[in-house]
Amino acid sequence: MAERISDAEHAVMEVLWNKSPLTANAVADSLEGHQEWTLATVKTLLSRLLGKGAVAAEAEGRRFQYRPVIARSEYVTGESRRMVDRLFGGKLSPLVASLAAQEALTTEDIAEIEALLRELKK
Amino acid sequence: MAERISDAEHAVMEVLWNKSPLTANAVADSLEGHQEWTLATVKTLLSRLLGKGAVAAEAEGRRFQYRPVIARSEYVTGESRRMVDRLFGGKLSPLVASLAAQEALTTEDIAEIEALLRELKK
DNA sequence: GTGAATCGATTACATTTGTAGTCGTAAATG
DNA sequence: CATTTACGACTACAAATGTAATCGATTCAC
Repeated sequence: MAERISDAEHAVMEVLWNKSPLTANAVADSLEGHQEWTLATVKTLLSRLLGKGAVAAEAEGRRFQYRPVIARSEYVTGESRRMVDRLFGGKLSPLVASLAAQEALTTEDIAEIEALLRELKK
Repeated sequence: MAERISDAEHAVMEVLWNKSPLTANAVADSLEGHQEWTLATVKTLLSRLLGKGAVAAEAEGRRFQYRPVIARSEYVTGESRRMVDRLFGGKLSPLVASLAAQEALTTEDIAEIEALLRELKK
């Protein structure tokens, strides 16, 4: 289980997380502007996601309505865990430090995170 | 440039970031216990990293001494940036929230991050 | 109802990745 | 010096990935 979702597949998942169920066509349409893929490509990606058990399809007449099986939060959690483990030995503070070093943190970000942490301490 | 470094290649980079320059053999030895790769595999990975410009090799007699060209901080920055962009729309606070939700944050982590943020505000 | 449009399924194919074996040569060893 | 050994270079090959075309069946529009 938990087959890895590739980058291209992930883009499709984002569409379905945003709104579902959708037909292959609707998915392709929703991708317009972000990814320039032909309908054929989108269909391939949906098939692969089906094979990986990341989406499910229910027949509606002759076509399918696709919906995500795994939750976005689940995916995101797994991926971020993986990355933090790989790059920062599982510790979050070096990540924060790294992003801070590249000035990726606005004053607002800092405030938000502080608020979050205050909540956590309760 | 900035060719993507694969997972397996990354493991080799970690060795070189830890200590360099090293011969292919020394790299393979350093991997013992973490990754069970044959020497041949390590050599392949080093070649690919050479091709990608991620490491450089200087001949020492008939063999090579490999050293990283890109800094670990640079790599880590790029990767974390990529991930935060992809998964959290570039914002760090949702990442913190996500990790917090899976209880990946110890009290100590929280304290460390708070200290970091205090520093940043100055 | 017959041709056109539309589906999912199947097939295609280059590139990247994981994992390694082989080969020609140079160096070390006896 | 002859032989074993140790290198890097080249080759191998399956799986995953990115990107798509084609095909057989069905349904929709005339």
